[in-house]
Amino acid sequence: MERYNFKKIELKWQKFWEDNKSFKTQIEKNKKKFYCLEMFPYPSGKIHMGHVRNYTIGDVLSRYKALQGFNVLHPMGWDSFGLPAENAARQNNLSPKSWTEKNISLMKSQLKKLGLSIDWDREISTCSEEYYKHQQMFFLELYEKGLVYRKENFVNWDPIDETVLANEQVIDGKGWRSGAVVQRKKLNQWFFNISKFSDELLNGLESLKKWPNKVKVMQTNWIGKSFGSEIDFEVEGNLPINTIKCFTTRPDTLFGFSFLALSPDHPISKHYENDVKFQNFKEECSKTGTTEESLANAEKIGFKTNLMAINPLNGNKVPIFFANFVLMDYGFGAVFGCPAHDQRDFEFATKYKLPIITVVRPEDDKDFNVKKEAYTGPGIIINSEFLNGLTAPNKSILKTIEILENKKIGKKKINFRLKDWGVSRQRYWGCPIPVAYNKKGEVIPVPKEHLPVKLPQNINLNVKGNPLDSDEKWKRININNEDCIRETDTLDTFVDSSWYFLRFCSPKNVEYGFDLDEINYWMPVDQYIGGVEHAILHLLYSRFFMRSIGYKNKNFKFNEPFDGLFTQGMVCHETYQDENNNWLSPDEVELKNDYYMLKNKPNTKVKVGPSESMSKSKKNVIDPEKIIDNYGSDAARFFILSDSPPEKDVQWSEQGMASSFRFVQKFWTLHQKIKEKINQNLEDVSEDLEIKKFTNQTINKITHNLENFTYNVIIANMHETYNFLIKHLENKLNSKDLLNCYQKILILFSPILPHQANECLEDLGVQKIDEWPKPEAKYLEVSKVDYVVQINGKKRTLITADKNLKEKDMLEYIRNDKTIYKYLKDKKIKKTIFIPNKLINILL
RNA sequence: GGGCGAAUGGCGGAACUGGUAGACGCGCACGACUCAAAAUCGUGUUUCGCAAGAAGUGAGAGUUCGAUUCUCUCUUCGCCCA
Repeated sequence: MERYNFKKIELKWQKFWEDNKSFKTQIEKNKKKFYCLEMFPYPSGKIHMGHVRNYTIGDVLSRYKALQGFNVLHPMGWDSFGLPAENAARQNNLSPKSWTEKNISLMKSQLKKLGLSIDWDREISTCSEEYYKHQQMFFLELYEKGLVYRKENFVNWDPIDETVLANEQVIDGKGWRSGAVVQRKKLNQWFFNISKFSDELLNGLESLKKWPNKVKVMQTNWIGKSFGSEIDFEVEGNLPINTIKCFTTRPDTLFGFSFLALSPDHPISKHYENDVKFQNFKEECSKTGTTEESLANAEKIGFKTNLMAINPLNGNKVPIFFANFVLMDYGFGAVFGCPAHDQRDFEFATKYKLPIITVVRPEDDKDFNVKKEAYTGPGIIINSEFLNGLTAPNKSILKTIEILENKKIGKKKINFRLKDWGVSRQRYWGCPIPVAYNKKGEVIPVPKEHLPVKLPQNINLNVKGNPLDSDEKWKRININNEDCIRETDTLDTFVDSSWYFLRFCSPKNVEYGFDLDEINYWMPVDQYIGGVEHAILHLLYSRFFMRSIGYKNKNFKFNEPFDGLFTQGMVCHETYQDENNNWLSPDEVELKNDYYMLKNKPNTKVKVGPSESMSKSKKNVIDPEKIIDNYGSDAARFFILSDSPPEKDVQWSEQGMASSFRFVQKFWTLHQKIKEKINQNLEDVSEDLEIKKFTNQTINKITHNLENFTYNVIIANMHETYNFLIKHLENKLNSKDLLNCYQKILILFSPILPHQANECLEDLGVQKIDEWPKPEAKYLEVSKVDYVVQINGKKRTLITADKNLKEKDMLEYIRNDKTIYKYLKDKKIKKTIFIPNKLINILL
């Protein structure tokens, strides 16, 4: 018998799908649609195992939905702007464009080898002029609607990459890519007014029933809605300042007020511009970075002013400081310090020897006094005159706000952590921002008919900072007979991915980014699949972008882009190091007598580290292309789904891969045997109830597991099916029943093993798979049931008996059972618990 | 420090609304084929015990006739936020 030639057969089907445009989709109004989208890849060079997992999961779902009769949109594109292209181009003396295009063509061929059911006619690439032209149009529309603005702002500045970093690109106070200590720098930046939608973005989460809860929790925290009060503090001192405005979530601790802390960038700081000591202090602060995390971890330092703030409730005067832990863009850049009940304030007060007044005590501790750390728990208000005795925090906060409002020195206030989205990037390889500035420095939008603002092609990348800024020729532009200078910043690449799912609905539309009829049919995305690392930003930005397009636009009715979300886990592999702690790739080591050894130095042991997410830096990567070449894409798909539930991390294992390959091989052998049986044409044999029951149960199981994303269990179901069939073939079989059931089984297998299932079906004379099998109720019924028999709650035996047996008959049955008899003799039955068709528990 | 989640054989993991714990796979052991090996196929495999049987889902309690599943406390790990 010939072995399964996966190379030939997989190529054959891939060619068939391509030639026949099997996955080309268009609007069919009489059919229910299903939009299945996986997060599109960055074209970094070649695909990695994470892509294989992501796209296999999506492909299984797409193929299943298509067989269920849905009109499936399953597109693919490229998130192709971004810094790596610029860096690679610099290193290899290429243009970012040609580097990117080369990568795309390689990765596309690799994805095709996976046998994905993608409509490649809809392929898009964000770095193409046809794509970013529309993005520039959106930018101008948002500008007209007042959702885009320009302001000078402090940014996280990466001194090595010479670029601005988003907060999330700063890790431990360092640039995520360069590792340089991040600085604070003031720059003119473009902002999207995402905070305008804070409440909507928060409330919208409730409607997302098919999103993982943890992602919704993360977004909720990120938006960070907090309730509190703003307070105007009167100021005494030698400066012309009357009041300072603060936001606090704990106005009820006002009697614990012992200092007021201002951001070093607070407007008041301008009075200290000539103070050398203050300037030194500010310099020191700028080293801290701007993330909340770095601020929290940094040592608290302050600069004491000679101003005093007056506590509006008791008239006490407290010193005013500038402090490094106060951010200008949260609240009003001013914090009222209550050291007894805020750990940060506590640290600050301890350092500068400020009073620590306890104003909340735990309910059960009457003599409570804050000593070593701040108390932030609930309790009773003390030492606070007219607030004493109130329950903190809920009642006391409301009461305090009421008092402040009556005195007109403060009011109720909702505050959000979510800040506006800074989209300016000082880079070449991104979408140009379509504006310019005239000689007066005014913003002049590029007229829409001049779009796209194209990136210049031959550009010198070997300059510090943004290459566009050095291109004097490109920068100059004349708009309405006025000489202008172009904006040289480009857009954050998160903008590119904030609307690409709309573009897939109308990838070729030249007039506009999408066509309304088409998005009305396809949107929202029914199932979005990708890594959890995008749980906050990409998803939040996309949700914002939908709202901003729909803002003041009655024709656009979508708020939420993604109806269902699935976040898959990572692909992991053991890590290896040699004696000098150099990382080794799995190719360089081999297993010998339970030890990993170096391949080229056979007697050198290798240090085996924990399994971690595959990464180039630790060299623990497996190249998907090699796997596909060695085992075929069906086997690769089978394995990547087999070992763990898709939402959890999966361990790559060579043995597991080999086992999946074996499955494909032995299934082919099984297929030959089945075909032989079918060709025997035994129809006079009685009806094969056993295979019909098994097949129908399997239809139920696999369908259920597809719906629940428990794809690893489907792999187990497929093994079970194989095990059943190989045993069952030993019987004399009814050919008709066998053929019928086996065809259904092949369809069940086809989302996971598309090449092999199609090949086997074709071999049986089936031209086209048309429909997902439905279980027939009559074959799911059983006449006999296994009953569990328990004595005092302990399982003692199993009894196979008629279905729907009555308790009385069951007891009769049991008394005659050998195993149970010895427990029952001489004993009196106190009570029995009988669960029909399941179990009987006898209490003695 | 806060939030969310997880913990099941040597390993990855199954177990629908509380009702047979360990499906399926890996590994391992034994056997068949072979001069031999690889490949392939078969049998077995939670632990202890020759067996009958007993114990057993991170630890401890609770609810229940019955808990991997529900409640509480704790431990460890992961992720997110700080």
